[in-house]
Amino acid sequence: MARAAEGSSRAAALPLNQILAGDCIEQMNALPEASVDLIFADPPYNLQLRGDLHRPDNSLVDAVDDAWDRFGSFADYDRFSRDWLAAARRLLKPNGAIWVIGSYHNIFRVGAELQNQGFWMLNDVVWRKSNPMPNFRGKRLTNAHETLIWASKSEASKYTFNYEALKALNEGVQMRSDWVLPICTGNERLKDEHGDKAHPTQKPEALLHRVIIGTTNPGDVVLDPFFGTGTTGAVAKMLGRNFIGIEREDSYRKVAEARIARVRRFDRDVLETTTSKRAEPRVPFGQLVERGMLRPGEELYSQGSRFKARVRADGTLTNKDSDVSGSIHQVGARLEGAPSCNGWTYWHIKREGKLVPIDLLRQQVRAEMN
Amino acid sequence: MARAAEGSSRAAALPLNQILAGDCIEQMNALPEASVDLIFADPPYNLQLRGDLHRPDNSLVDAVDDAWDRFGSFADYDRFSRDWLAAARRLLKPNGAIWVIGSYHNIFRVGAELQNQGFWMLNDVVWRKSNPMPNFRGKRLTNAHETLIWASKSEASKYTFNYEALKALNEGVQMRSDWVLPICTGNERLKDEHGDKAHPTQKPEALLHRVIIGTTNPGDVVLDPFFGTGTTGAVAKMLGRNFIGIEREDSYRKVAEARIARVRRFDRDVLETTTSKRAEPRVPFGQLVERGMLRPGEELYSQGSRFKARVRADGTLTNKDSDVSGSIHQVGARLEGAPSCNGWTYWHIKREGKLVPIDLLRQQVRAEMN
DNA sequence: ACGGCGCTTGAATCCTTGG
DNA sequence: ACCAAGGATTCAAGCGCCG
Repeated sequence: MARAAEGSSRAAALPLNQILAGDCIEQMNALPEASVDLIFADPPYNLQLRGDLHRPDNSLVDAVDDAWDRFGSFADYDRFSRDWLAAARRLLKPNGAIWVIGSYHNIFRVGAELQNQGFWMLNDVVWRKSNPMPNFRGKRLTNAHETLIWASKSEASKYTFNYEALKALNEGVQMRSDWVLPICTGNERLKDEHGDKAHPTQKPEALLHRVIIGTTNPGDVVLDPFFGTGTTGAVAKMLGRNFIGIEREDSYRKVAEARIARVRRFDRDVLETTTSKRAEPRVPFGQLVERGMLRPGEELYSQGSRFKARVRADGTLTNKDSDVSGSIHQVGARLEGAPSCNGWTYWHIKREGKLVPIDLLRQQVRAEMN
Repeated sequence: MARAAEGSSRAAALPLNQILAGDCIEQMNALPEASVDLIFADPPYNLQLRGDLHRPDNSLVDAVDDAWDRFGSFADYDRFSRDWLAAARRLLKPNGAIWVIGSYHNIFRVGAELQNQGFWMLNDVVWRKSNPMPNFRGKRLTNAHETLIWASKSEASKYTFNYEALKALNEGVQMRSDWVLPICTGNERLKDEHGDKAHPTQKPEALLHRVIIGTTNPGDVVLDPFFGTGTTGAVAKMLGRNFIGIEREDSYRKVAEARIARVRRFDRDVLETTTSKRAEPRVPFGQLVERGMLRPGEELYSQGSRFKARVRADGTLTNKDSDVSGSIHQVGARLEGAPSCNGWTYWHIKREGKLVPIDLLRQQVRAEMN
């Protein structure tokens, strides 16, 4: 199949800055091999959701239950991954690279298949969402991140990596493998004619900005086989790269076309609005316990030692005289009969015979974080 | 092999709080099935390092090049993963769970195999290192995280999750899937007799603290098939859990034994963690009527007094405007047009001119029960 | 114009027990 | 095994309205 397509398409020019309609595997097989610099792929995650989920206020969560995300089994999903990855691999230039994004539902299977096909892992990157959806039933951890894999076509590939550009984006220090970015909401989130979201899983432009700045050069060809509403294309155009999109759903293509038509190419790098320095990072008290800076059972003292409390293993305090337990702030407030209390300055530890506020320990943690 | 071991070991007591010597698969197969609450595994990462790496100042990076981390191929590594995971799975109780930690070199293969064997993914967790090793060559992103997978034995497992304890550790907001913790350095890092690090990949105790507080109860059995220098055992002992370690290398076992002997278990009362409402005894609403805390005919009010209902002698409510009767939950849900409703917090009584949720009465009953 | 309050929303494998 | 019922459960942002 690939062969026949190859023969007929070798003479064909690359359909740059267009959105191709149809199945991505067929469309990729119809393009000339070794012609693309970078592939960014956001394949279906195979979420396998069961029933409905309500928020505590009884509102219904709008789940991703689209037909395109349903697979019969892991084997079906693996077959799908194998096929589209093989088609993508054929399109890549020898020094090309690929990005794939996913969640724990699918990313392990996709990652293993990447390795099986000879792609060479460069980094896995964690997109830490600053505003994820909470876990409403309190049954698991907040699913607060997604994973991206960055891999070159082969171990020998001389992949593109704009080290200095990413370092500049990161205020002068080396870009790390964890990226804190908000999810796509507000004005950036595309709406359909009814005012509903046009695509259930639209990715933020900031994410693509970082990918494209970091791993392509101006003029490069970036292909996205699961184009959706065209975030890859919009950012590629802004940044002076060429794109090729492939999308099966008419409605998504339509939205993407209009979106990209509105995009203006930037003269120079856009501002990274998301890197604004936040206030001092929040350090939960429990972290002092986890890190062994305070031991469970250790005694804390209020100013003048009027009250004492013991540290518990989960980072709460307990005062046995009054049977009060809770956070450092809660226990301080209760003991003082005050509406609130800053536990960080209220509670002290003994160090060399002196009382020292626990805020000192927090400052140590913050120093280590920088 | 497993069969024979199973037969002979069924009578054997579990070797609690010991470090078993030898191959982890053989040792696991010699233990009784369905006997372990939690497995924490830090398997070889199959790093596939080529050549030496030097820092910008020309000093040599002490790489992980131990024999135990070398595998001939992905197929070899997959076979190894399949075998130890199958042995681990057999040991888990039906409601047991497993944690596996890895990097992009191995975690995708391990994750896929977990799913293939029927483990049910609960979360993938990112350990975001506050002080990672930089990328000295500037050829990739700083590899600043590792990935953990938390999975239950099966989809049906009623896994342990101490939601409230983790929420407390995180200062009152639910714990997310990304954990910021420093790598293991300084005093915590174990040294051998020459002053060199005793193990190349020693994990921080803070990481295990969070895992064990969050997903086990005091007295549970935690098994670590790649025990190394015994971080899992040390933290399990501190926190009043039992451990079983398996380690092949004599030198690591020796360090681990000495380390764990030095650990003191925390007092029982500080190991008590914040409990959830779910764990509290169930109090039927009718009991409030039986006890005379509410009189038949008394009026209950929704928030803002939008709806009213009368208490009946059998502990049901009735709303005469809409002719709805039933439990406190059913009537609340029907009146609100909601799929469900927690009647305990929905309905209020008037006390001294104020509306007070009936949950307060339930708390009185519970207090009297103790 | 600006701040505060309330409402909405986001790739989600999201309950437990008793009959 | 299924079914019915009890009742536990959320964080950060953006936007619009109102004073």
